[in-house]
Amino acid sequence: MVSISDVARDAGVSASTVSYVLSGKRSISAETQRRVEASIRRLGYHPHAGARALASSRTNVLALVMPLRTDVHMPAMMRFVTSVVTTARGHDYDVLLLTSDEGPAGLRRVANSAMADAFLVMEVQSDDSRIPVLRELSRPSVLIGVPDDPGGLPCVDLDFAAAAKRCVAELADAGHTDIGLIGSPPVVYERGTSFAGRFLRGFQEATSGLNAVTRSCAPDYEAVGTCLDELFAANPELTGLVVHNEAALGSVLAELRNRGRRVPEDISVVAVGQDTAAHREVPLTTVPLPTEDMVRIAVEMAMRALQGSSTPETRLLTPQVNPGKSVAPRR
Amino acid sequence: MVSISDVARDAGVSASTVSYVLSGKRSISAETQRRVEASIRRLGYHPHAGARALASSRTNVLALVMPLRTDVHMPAMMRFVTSVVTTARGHDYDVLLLTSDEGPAGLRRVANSAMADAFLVMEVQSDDSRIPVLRELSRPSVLIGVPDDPGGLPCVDLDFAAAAKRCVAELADAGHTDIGLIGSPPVVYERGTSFAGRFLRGFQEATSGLNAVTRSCAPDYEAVGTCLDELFAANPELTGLVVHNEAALGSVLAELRNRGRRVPEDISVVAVGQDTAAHREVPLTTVPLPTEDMVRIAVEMAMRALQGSSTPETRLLTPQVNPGKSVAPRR
DNA sequence: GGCCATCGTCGAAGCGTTTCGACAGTGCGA
DNA sequence: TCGCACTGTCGAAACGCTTCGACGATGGCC
Repeated sequence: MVSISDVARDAGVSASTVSYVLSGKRSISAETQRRVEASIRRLGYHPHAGARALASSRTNVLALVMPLRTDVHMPAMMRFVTSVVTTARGHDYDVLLLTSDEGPAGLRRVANSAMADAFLVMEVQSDDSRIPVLRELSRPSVLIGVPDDPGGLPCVDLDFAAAAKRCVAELADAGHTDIGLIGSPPVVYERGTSFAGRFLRGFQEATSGLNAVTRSCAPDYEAVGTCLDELFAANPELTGLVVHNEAALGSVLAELRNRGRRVPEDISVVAVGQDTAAHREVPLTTVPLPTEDMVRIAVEMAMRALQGSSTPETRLLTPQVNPGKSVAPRR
Repeated sequence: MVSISDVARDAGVSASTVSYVLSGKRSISAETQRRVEASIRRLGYHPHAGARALASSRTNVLALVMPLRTDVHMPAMMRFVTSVVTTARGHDYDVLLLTSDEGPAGLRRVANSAMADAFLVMEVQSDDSRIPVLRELSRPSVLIGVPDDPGGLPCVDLDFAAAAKRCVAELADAGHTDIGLIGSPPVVYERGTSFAGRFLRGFQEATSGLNAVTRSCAPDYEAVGTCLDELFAANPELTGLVVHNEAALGSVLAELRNRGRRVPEDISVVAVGQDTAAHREVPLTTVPLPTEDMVRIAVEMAMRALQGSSTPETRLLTPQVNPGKSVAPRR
């Protein structure tokens, strides 16, 4: 293994000089800088992460905490994970992946053994048991999702209430007055995943002058069928549908077709989340989850917290509409 | 931060004794052991990972390398990732997540800066550009997937040729002689992802006495429809279908239904991969991808390689059939 | 009863960095 | 011309752990 002193010897300087070239924390003459950098490249030097962590108490590692439950939508999850990795790399950070099934002890272990500088927590629930643990850790953490009580921890999320309003507006603007919501699976509401509730409340507010009907819905085919039947039974005049359930979306569209309801001729649809099947017959009008933005902001928050300068804040991103062809004027 | 010398002082022993208690590399009296462990618990001591890595040149970190491409099936991917994390924890290892988009430099960086002890590589392609890099690294790596030339690197994968034969056998045993294959998307074959080719060859061998027809198929709704139409056009007598395309599976079933073909009355279906929608009308007969087993074996291979004692081998797991109700005897 | 192994513990060296204080050399203003 | 503030570099001291050799104490064996 090639060490900093190998580089120093090769470049004819001291080890500390090499260190300063690398960190830029002291001024270095252009000539020395050039020589050192040449040596580094020639020898293929990479600083020993452990030694660096020991001396500087910085690991340049971000710990990413995955959800407690596995009933979340995997593709959405995966988008977050990869996005975190690439974003972190942009800040010269690597990512350590933790699952929540080691519990509080796992967080404490990683924090106290100095394996990571900060924590990013995904799929935060309304009353998330990880929050008290995170707060007592000696390292900063950022929540992706908003709990009932952030307790001084910074949060990022889509403004789901506003997202619901955007969805409804999209339909209302096209003249629809009878609007249904296919929401998250019952289990998601039960465990109190905050975004589901926030979306629902936003939907209810936005539809106050309209004829709205809402249903929670499991992602499986059968449940989707029942759910649609119930919606249309509750309001046979339904011409607008908001789907806030990425996992069920495919089945919803298939079942609408099965029931002879064409999109958008018979029923207009707005979905929340990425439209994964890019080449549907009808491109969907969606309010996408701004994964990249959320992650970018979360990582930046973590970086700022690590520089000491940060007041924890809750940032709710303004939803955007991705226009498709699945909303038509009411006939 | 509480260090080993704090523990030592608290327990009235030397730091090295604490270290030996932790590692078990020298014998320790029961009494000392007890006292040290009590101190560790009381002080909440966690060894500093960096210091440990520096002194022992062991990080207890496994680097998990994610695919170059993002067109792989996300839920399957995610199963691997979470499985790797929990399995690694069982060996007292943590997981550092790398994407391949940093390229060879990323692998070298992590290896040379001693951030991880070994590499696990997912979604290995037939001619994977990462293989030469991995081979020249000073740390062991294990491939999940089998390239054309493993070049001395250990590999784990499902025996996809055998899996294809099991699928065909499942249908043939029920009397079906006209069998279709819905394979991976064209792009997967083009880039030479080895499992797709191996499955296809296995399918062709297994159907040598039968009337077989095969189609590659993109996962979107439209492509699935066309694909089905082509299959039935090629052989109107088709009564058996093998689906080796997790992403398309949902659409395939929906489109069969749309076309009035009932499963299994009109057409028997065997799928490769997890049946994610647990409560389908008809539980599917599947040959699941043994994610857990593959990961377990891969991690064990890595552990063995780290202990120095290992001859690289390619392990192909024998496929199992998960019986459902989607295969019926031919009428 | 003396000798040799073995057991349990300790002190010290070393792992590869960062960072702090020191210190020559340079250039500037007074 | 002297003094001072920089600039660029260096040496040494940490950082917290593992591991090696050493060493007193025990116990078994002849």
